[in-house]
Amino acid sequence: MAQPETTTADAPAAAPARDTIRHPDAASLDLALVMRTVGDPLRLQMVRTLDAEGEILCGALGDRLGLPKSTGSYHLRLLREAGLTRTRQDGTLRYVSLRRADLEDRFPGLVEVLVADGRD
Amino acid sequence: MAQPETTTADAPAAAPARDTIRHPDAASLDLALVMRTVGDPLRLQMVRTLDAEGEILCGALGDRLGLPKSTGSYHLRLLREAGLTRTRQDGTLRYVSLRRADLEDRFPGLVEVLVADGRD
DNA sequence: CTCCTAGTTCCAAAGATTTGGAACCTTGGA
DNA sequence: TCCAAGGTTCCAAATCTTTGGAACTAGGAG
Repeated sequence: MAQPETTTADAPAAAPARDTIRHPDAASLDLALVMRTVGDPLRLQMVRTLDAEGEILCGALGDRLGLPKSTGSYHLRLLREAGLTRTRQDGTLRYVSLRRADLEDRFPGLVEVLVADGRD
Repeated sequence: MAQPETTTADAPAAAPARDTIRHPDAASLDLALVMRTVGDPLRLQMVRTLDAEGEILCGALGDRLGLPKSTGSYHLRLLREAGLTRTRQDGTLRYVSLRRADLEDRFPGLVEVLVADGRD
């Protein structure tokens, strides 16, 4: 009963990918988890900012909400682990963006619901 | 700037409505709260059952999921308070149903998202 | 090599949710 | 009147989440 060696969503088989940022793949996204994750006003705001601005520097998102670094990093991790965002590393920087296409594919209409409200 | 005397969601002005079941009105529904509320697998399942079956006896919903009475009642209360369901009293019985029209009005597309997944 | 910056992880305290038994309330019948 | 059924509320234990300071890591510049 050790680690399985499937490529389910975790644990790549051959190439352990040293310090690659982990993202669940689109097919394995869980609706309840996604809902729970955006069901926090802070994170919902993050999603909306990402929708409005596109890819943005990780730190900028936390700064804009006045969060300490570690708190921003924590929420961004939850968003990433739920599959809502993608984080890309570029040198010493990290950029986040909404996984719009994957979300649309898996839960059609969801992003529009998240982002439409408040646009009145 | 006190409470306006509209039917905001709480504290009716004149008639305190003795033991009426309280429901937030459609306009005051909060997306983050709605999301947080359905972001629990049990409650998501309840919403889906309500979608599929229409109005149903409160107890039946909990029974079907094997929950003790108090636990079922608790989750049903959260769903009601978030504005997802309506509870109607009929004699000694209570029936729950999805607030489909209100939800569609306030968050168009949301119910479809909740209910579509799993239908594959 | 060393420093700076952007970010993460660690950790413990604080807070919020969830669970289920027990007591309680209400209505409709017998 | 008294009882049973359907539900709610109370409450405390268990669990999960959130917060933020501090320590740490990796790259790039000088």
